[in-house]
Amino acid sequence: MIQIKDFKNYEEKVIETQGWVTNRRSSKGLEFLILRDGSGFAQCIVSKDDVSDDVFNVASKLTQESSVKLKGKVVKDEKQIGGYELHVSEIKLIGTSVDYPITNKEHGIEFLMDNRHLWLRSKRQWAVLKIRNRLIYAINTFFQKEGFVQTDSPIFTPNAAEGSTTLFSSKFYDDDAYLAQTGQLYGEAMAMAMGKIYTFGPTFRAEKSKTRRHLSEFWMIEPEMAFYDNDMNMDLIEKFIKYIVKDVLENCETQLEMLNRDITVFKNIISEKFPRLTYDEAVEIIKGKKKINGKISIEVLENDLVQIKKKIEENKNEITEKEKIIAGGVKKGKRNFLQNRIDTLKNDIHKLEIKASNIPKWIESAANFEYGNDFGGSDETVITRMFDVPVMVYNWPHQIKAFYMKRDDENPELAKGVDVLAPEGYGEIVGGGERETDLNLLLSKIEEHNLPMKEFEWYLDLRKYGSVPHAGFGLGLERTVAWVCGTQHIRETIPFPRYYGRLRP
RNA sequence: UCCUCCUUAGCUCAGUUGGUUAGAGCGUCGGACUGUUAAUCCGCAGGUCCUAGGUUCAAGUCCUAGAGGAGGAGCCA
Repeated sequence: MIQIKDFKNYEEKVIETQGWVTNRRSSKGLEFLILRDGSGFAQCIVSKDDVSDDVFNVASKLTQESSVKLKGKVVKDEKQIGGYELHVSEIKLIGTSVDYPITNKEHGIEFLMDNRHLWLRSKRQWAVLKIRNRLIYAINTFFQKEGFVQTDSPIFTPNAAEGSTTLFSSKFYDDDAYLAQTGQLYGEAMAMAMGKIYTFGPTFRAEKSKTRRHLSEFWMIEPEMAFYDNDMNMDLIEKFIKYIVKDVLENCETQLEMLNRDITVFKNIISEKFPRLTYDEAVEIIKGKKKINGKISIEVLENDLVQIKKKIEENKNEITEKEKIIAGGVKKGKRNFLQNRIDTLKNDIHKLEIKASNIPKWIESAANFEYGNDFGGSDETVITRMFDVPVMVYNWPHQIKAFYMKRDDENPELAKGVDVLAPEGYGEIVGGGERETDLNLLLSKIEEHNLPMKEFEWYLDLRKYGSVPHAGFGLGLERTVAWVCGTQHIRETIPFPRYYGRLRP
């Protein structure tokens, strides 16, 4: 049995393959079946001249998502997505499929999410999940090559590691327990045992967030390195991100093409050095006081707004023009074509209008940004708009960072944390930093954050018995997949997303 | 938790100032066509206009409440 991805090795050979029919087109003596088998997609042609009447009848009755076993000859055809098609000689129906709900027309997001278990079969989702898989592979390969030990942290935890965010509560026999929001503290313990470690597991945040960047359940990679300071940490982050992006570019060309991802944006990421901004510098950029490549952030946004408004006008004009043509009376095929174009334009206008209405708010919030605050989504967008590679922001006011973040020796108001902001508004993909080693400072921080001291006794032991400088970070897998794939929403990047309002399927 | 918008056929959506029998495309089903790429063309079927209440001679359309959804803010990876 040959998989579609291996067709290239069987040119002009007769082979057997099996899969699902995602679409069927027909003309008088020809049936075009699009077969998928998880390894790829391929067009299979059944010609009346080549097969018995029985086989042709089976082919002409095949419905979307019926499963079949096919025998046929592999033929090269440049027009096809995989470069090859199958000239079928025999068909065996394995399983029928009646009234498959997801058609080849556009669907709304709610309907698709309700049918997520079937939506996963479609091309776009296949491409995204393949890239997710490759990213996971690249992440593991990178850390293994760098000599890291993979050691996982527990999911049931007795306390909040970072205090502020909301946790999912649970029961652990008779004890109250929470689902982990990070494995960070356990990671530190494991780094003291193994040197350099990384965890890779699910994390849970009960934030009632309804944005394209949030999930309630997501996967995080958290490396932790003994004897690392924050500069070494940032070097590692940059090397790491470059490695995984390069790996996906080299191995997922077909998938990126299917997603219409503009891969030129990734070329810089591999070659260019990521800008490293202190929090102070980032604030100056947000407030429009610091020029980047001779440009002021607020002016760039104002210019964006002008461009967007211009684009909206252009789209509106095109719609009016096309509607006139339709009203004038045209053939059905032409009308459908024009109508589709109008629908696309209307959709674009809708998205552009949302953006246009957001930009003035961003400008206002950027201009009024108060030093000492954490960045909001809009502030991140303002910063990343100025660069075409991920941006690192470090040396944050210590008040807005977690209790375990190390204070800067030269300026105790600052904590040695680092956030990495992805380009194109995909937000913070990495958060990390150097960890506090001063036991007394940790004790006062834990009190300050109103955290239960009893639950942190084991953690404080790490500072009592051979404490060393150490650092680490966390990478959000889904945000990274979303950025690499260029998906509109993070919920497409995980097979069965869990977010506020979505528990099934 | 707050703000804005949405809910009409299996799906995606039109539906004018409140006015006759509720509209299209896609999908399904039937038919035509021997190279289609969301194929195309012809035809049939398909409706609790989200729910409850109200205003009115008359409500898909207006008002009130509720439910569900989308986007954004906050919070964060």
